[in-house]
Amino acid sequence: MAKQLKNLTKRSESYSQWYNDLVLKANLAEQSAVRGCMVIKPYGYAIWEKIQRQLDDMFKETGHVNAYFPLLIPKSFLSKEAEHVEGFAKECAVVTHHRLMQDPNGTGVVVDPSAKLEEELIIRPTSETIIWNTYRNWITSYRDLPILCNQWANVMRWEMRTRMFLRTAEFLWQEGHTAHETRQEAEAETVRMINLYGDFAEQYMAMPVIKGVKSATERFAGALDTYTIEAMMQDGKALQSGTSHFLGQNFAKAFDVQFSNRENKMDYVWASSWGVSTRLMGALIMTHSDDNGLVLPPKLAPIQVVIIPIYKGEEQLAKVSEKANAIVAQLKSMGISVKYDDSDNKRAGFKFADYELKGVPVRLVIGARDLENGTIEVMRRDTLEKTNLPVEGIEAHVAQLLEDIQANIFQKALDQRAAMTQEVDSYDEFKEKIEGGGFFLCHWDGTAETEEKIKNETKATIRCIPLDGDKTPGKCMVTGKPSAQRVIFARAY
RNA sequence: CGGGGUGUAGCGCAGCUCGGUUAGCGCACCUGCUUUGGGAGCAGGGGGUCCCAGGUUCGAAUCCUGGUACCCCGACCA
Repeated sequence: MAKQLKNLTKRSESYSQWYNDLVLKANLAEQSAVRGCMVIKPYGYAIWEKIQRQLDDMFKETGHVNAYFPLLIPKSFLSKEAEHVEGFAKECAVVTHHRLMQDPNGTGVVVDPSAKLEEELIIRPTSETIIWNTYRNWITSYRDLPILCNQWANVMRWEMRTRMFLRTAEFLWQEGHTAHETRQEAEAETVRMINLYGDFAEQYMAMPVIKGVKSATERFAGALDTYTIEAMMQDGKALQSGTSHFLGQNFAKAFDVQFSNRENKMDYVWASSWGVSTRLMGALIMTHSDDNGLVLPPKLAPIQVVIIPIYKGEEQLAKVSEKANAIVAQLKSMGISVKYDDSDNKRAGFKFADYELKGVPVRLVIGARDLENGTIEVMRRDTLEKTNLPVEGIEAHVAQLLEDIQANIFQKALDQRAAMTQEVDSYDEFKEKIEGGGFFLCHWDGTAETEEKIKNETKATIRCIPLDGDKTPGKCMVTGKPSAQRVIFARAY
């Protein structure tokens, strides 16, 4: 049947072509009619839903609640915070009219000039402004604080160049916006959330990340500090996978959000905001997958186990199905999501390849031969190893295997990152080695000028100043000036 | 917005240099038979304003002019 699926571009040929190919052929997403926008297909969305649900649970556990704010933001809101508008103005879609009319000179419709809006509306690139404009009405006393709100939404940033999941003009995300009584509390929230993202990335996505602080240049527009989790893709490039911002009192001041504090004095509210997006899907794909397709961590796989029957004729199928359905029932009762694919319009070999392409962690194959021998074939997606095991007690083995796969792909990614991470003290050596990709731990004098020079000369940026790890001071690899600690340089997506 | 490239069936492409039967191939799709432990085989079938507009010509997918769309490489970015 679909022989063309076999021709997935190899990772070694072109990493980005492999990625693109994989997204299309694994049925995750496709380009839409609107330039830079993406259609997320059902299988891709099922993975996003797993991510969403898990994160949402973690937000709820840490005391957050969901709410929803409007898609459209009055233009004037955006300009209230000077740095914020500067950061986003270049990439905003603007709504200028509210009505269409029949084209007087021909067929079709045109914008009705008489329906011009008094004030243009911006399609949200992020929601700080409209949310802080709303929070003003919600907060009068310290008793109203903290506010720990999150929203699941879409946002739009009119990017020049896009790549599916990694950078699209419209993307899905969650954005948390919190309001606090004190600076300490807001900062603690900012750190708490970057840690939550880090835990999610490592425990559920099986993707090791480095937590750190962004340099001033890379900071979110309007923030005092931006915390990030940085992951390394298989080609050695960095991917910023989640951010948490300490906003200080900037937005409270811009939107005049004051409250009576415990001493009955007026004070501005302290803020944080944090978000992860469908970019996590790109991260997931790029971290684990191989030349046979997607490799999904069991904790996020929409289908954890697939069972494929091998049979000749209806009679054999009935016997095989009886056994298979018993295993399905048992696995389901253990909370494992399992699909029994007895569709007869696809051949077994096609199914094998197709479920590998889709990243299903464990495949069970059962046929007439197995019924005779009391065996079943088990294949794990991460290593592609096949074993024949007694069908008796297979469920417990599968449950254990899912855990092993989750642990194994994390370890594999961790080893890969370690192999591509090095300390470099000479700028010449850096310039040479950056070509091969990877993370570079280097000393930096802390100035934007040096950062800029390195970026211009090597395309590498400071991914973050790591929170954990070596804090030994040294000398900047470019200028020789003092440096408090090593920072991570890399080329990034 | 700079530099390069491509528009021919649902997808991927050949044909164009040097104009000439009814525009072709692979995959996908439909029908039938045989198959089914790693992406099936055979036979038959359906599907095209050759990106758009204009020009040259007896004749244009092919040559000329203009437009347009998309892709890649930069600048921008979660």
